[in-house]
Amino acid sequence: MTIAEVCVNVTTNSIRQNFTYRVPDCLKFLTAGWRVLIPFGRQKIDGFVMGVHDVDDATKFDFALKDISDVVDDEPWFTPAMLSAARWLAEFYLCPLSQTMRLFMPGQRVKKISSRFERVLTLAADFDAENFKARPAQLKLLRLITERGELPATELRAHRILSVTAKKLIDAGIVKAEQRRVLRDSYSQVESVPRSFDLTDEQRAAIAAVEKSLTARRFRGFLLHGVTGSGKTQVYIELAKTTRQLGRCVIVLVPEIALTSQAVINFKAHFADVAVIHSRLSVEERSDAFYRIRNGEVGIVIGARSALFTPVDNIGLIIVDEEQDASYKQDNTPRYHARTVAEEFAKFHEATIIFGSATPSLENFYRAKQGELTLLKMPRRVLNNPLPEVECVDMRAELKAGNKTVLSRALVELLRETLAANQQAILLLNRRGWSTVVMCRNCGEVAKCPDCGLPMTYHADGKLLCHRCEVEAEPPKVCPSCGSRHIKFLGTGTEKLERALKTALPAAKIIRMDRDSTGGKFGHKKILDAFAAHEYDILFGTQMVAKGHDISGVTAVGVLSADAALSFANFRAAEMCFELITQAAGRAGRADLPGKVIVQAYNVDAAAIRYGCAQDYEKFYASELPLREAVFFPPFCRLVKLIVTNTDAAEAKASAKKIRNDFRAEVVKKSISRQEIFGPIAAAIANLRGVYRFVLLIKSADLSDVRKFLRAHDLHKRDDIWIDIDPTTTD
DNA sequence: AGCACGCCGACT
DNA sequence: GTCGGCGTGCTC
Repeated sequence: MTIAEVCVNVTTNSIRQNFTYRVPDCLKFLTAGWRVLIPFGRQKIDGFVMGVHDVDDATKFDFALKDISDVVDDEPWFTPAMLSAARWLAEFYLCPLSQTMRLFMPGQRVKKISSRFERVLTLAADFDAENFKARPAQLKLLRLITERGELPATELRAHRILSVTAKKLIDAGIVKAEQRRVLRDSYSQVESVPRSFDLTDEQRAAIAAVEKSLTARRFRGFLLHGVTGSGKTQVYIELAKTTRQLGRCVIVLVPEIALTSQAVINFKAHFADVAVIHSRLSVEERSDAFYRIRNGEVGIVIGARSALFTPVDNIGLIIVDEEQDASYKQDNTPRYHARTVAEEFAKFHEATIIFGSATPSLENFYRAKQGELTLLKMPRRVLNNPLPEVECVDMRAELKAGNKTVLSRALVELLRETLAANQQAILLLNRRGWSTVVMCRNCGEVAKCPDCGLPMTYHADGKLLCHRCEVEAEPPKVCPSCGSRHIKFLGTGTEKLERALKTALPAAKIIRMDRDSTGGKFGHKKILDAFAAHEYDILFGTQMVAKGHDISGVTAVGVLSADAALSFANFRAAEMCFELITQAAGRAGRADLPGKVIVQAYNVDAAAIRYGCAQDYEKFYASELPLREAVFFPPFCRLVKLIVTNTDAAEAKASAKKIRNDFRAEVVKKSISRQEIFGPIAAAIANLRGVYRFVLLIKSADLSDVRKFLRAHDLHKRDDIWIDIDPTTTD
């Protein structure tokens, strides 16, 4: 008798084991990796075959074996590499296997995805042009097909050819009609021409170093630290070429979906076999991309973090661009970090991984200093373009001088000069909306989201909006807590900045880009294209204006409240602040025009601001690292965040306390390596729709001790606890 | 995730 | 008496 171990596609923490099914004779061909339909309880659902083996007919099970009902596809869906990757992910992030298996599918559930076909007309091979007397309409069609080689039947109408005309020719055996599968791909229209470029010595050196590793076909990791405009993309492209020549495939990761378009343009100029994968594609598009990859038609997979989970085999190179970006961390289960996963996959495939950034994550820079990653430096821009001049403006001094607006005098002056020279400017402000806080002057009460309890933002349309839940509310006329009528609107968002700009520079054509103004799959692209075409003078908005584009007319950049990030209670605040300034500065003066940057801040003495303005990553790193060491935070430890939930606050807290005490008794006291646990404290979202949430934070020099503890107490099986390994926030 | 089982309150 | 609320537990 043949039996199969099946991972049932149901994701609750309480179902962790595989289920055993009998393989009926008609499905004898089953192997690990097939997707199947199975009876489960009273329902029939989908599952994944994890293993198949023969057992003695007399073998007894202490449950009644059921038969696998059917298969879903006509070949195994999961490759052996995908299976072991999913197993590793489930193990590492302590989540159910079904959850990590799902990552490798175009949709959450198994469903038949219809393929699209089109009718294509081609010439039949034996067409005799001399002897066939065609009528004018038929001639027109024949000429079209001859010119183009083939013609989709859907285009007949556009050429004013009737379908009977085509039918006559088909019946006469002169034209052949065939059904062909169409692969849906919204990036298929992207075309670009290769730009030849002379590589700098630094680029050449970086390429040579990585190529050695590529030809060795052994795992090795690199950190490419190149200033903005140093030509990291060219390095990636050259390395991808080498990898393809070696017959292996490449994965290119970008942190956000909005950045894929630019990457696709860059790579399509040099490679014909590119596939794009990210979560905003339709399930059909993703399926078709999987189909192409599985067929071996793809050599380069580009996309956001989900691009890791395709059937691409024989990976030789993984590129993680803008590796410091927090978007690489998935914020719902499975809470994986694409940076970590990419490196693990590279190890598995004996591949090379290259992390690229102008502002590397402290973790990876530290690892590079320790020799775990090979550090490659590109400290100069291509074509010897100078780095822009950065000026820091103290906003306290502005206020003292009587300037109460968001825009410093220096910035307004710079914008005037820029516009007068017919050049363009980018302004960056890290908050959406109009006012960021609505507060009672009398008692200090802040307007909060009824769902999650976070402060709500006032928008120009007169409504309060929760940026997390998108809940809308009317701003209070009297304070709900003390009844006072003194309601104050504090802080500045992008909408208020818009008004300030219109007042200061009434003639300027300005455009706002933030989550409120960009809708749809290509929303930001529209705005960026219009700005690149100089339809606007000033582009302003949230962080997304500073990412990954290259607009040559931009010579001025302003960062409005550069130190806002510093007030967040996040151990990465300084790093984020430094990153923001460097990234913004990177947008200025990339071509032959020199750039100028103004950074406005209150806390002008902070290291992140000072070194950010000096664009000196090494100095920033040297100042930040000892602080991290002193408080035992990454890169000196790894973090594990546990969120304990309950509808009863006291119970949630008590339950969390017990875990903390157990951890102290069993791990902190006994582990050889350093371990600490803090909490419970109320989570940043302390109460979500009636469920209270408390946070425990574990700092660990050795995660395996933590995992052992969590497993020993079955904490990973509990539905009231969320485990987040390597979290980005600690609350 | 579903779906049944089961144990308490309101009702023709 | 029973209908039905949703807490609890099981699914090879």
